[in-house]
Amino acid sequence: MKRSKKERQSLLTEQIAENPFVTDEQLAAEFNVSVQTIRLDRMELAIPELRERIKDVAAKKYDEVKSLPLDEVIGEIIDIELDNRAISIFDVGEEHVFQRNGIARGHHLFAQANSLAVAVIDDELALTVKSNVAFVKPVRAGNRVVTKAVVKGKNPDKNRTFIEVTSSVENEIVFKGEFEMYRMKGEETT
Amino acid sequence: MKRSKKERQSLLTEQIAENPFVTDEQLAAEFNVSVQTIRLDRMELAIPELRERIKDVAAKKYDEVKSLPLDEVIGEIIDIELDNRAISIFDVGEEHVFQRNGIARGHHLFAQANSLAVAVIDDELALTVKSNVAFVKPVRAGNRVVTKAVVKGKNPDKNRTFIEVTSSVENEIVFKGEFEMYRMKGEETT
DNA sequence: TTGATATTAGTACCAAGTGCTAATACTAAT
DNA sequence: ATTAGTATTAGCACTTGGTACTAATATCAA
Repeated sequence: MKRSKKERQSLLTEQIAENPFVTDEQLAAEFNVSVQTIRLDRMELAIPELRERIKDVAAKKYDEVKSLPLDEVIGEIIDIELDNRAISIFDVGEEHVFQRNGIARGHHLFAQANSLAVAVIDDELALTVKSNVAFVKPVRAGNRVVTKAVVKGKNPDKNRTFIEVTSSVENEIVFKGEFEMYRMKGEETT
Repeated sequence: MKRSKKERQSLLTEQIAENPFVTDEQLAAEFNVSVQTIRLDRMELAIPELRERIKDVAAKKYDEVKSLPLDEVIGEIIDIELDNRAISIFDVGEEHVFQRNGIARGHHLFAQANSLAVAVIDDELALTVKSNVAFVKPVRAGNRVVTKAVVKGKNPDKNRTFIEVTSSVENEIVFKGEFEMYRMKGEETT
C-alpha cells in the first residue's frame, strides 16, 4: 500500500514509459488497485491506452525506416562551396560514446569527416582512396563537433583530390585528417 | 477486377508489408471485395491481424533499443586472441552503400576496422590515436567483409599499441589500415 | 459529522478482429 | 445443362482492451 495516488501515479508513469506494452489489468494487479483506478490515473496523466501506445512506438519505428537514408551523411552540412570547402556539425549523443567512459567512438568522427570529404567533391560521386587521421582529443556526449573540409590539391590525371579535414569542439581541435579522394564521372568504375 | 485471388493475394502481401497499419476494411474497399474475403486471404497467407502486426513492429523497435549497445561494435567478432589478433565479419547491406552506384561508404569499413582494433586490446578501454587507411577496392552490398586485426608492436611507456588491419571480400583485399591505439587503465584520462 | 477526495463497481458501447456456419456465385469439366 | 468444386459473401456470437458515464462506497481531514 503505497502512499496513494501521487506516488502510484509517478510509478505508473515510469512503468509505462519503460514498458508501454503493459495493460491496465496488469498494472491494477501490480498496484493492488482496481482497473478503474488505473484508468482514472491514466486519464489524469493523459497517458493513452495500450493500443495507442503501441501504435506510437510502431509509427516511430516506421518513420525511422523512412528516414534511414538520411543516415547516409553523418553530420549536418551547414555550409558548402563545391570543390573548395565545406562545414558540417554533428551532435554527439549517448549512442555514439563508449558506455564505460563516455568518450566518443573514433569511427563516428571519422564518418563525419569522410562524409564531408565526399560531399565537398560531389562530382557524381567520390570515393575515399586513402586517409590519414589523428584523434587529438577525446570527444564526449553532448559535444557539438564542427568539422571543416578544405580542398588542398588535385591530380587531374589520376582523378584524385586531396582534402584536409579538421574537427573541433568549442574551438579546440579534436580530430585532424587528410583524405585522398577518387572522383568518378561515369558509372561502374569497378 | 483483378485476376482474382492469386494476384490479389500477392498484392495484399505486398501492401501489408509496405504499410502494416492498414485495416481489413480498408483493404476490402481497395480490392473491391468483402471484408471476409480479406480475412480468408490473411488466413491462407498466415498474415496476422492489424494489432498483432503493429505490436510486432513496436516490439522490434523495442528490441532494437535494448540491443543498441550491440551497435557499439560494427561487425561480428568471430575469433579473438586478446592482445594478439582478432577477426570479424560484416555483411554489407543496402543501407551501407551509396544509392547511386552501390559502393559501400568508406566509413563503414573504417568503423569495422576501428571496432576490431579496439576489441583486440580491450584493456579496460582503448582509444584510437592515429590511423592510416587505404580503401583498396570498392565493396558492394551483399559482400561479406572479413577483417583481421594483428597487433604489431607496443610502446608501453606511452601506452601505445600498433595494430594492422586488413579487410577482404572473397580473399581479395579491399581495405588496409594501421591503427595507433592508446590504452587506458584507470577511468577519466581526460 | 460533514465534505471533499479517492476508489470501486457496473453498464453500454467501440474497434478490429477470430471462429464458425450457411448461403450464394463462379467456373470448369463432363 | 448439370454438377462438382472453389471462391466469395453474409451473419452471428465472442474476444481484448479499452472509452464514457453513472452510482455507490471508502477514506481522510477539519
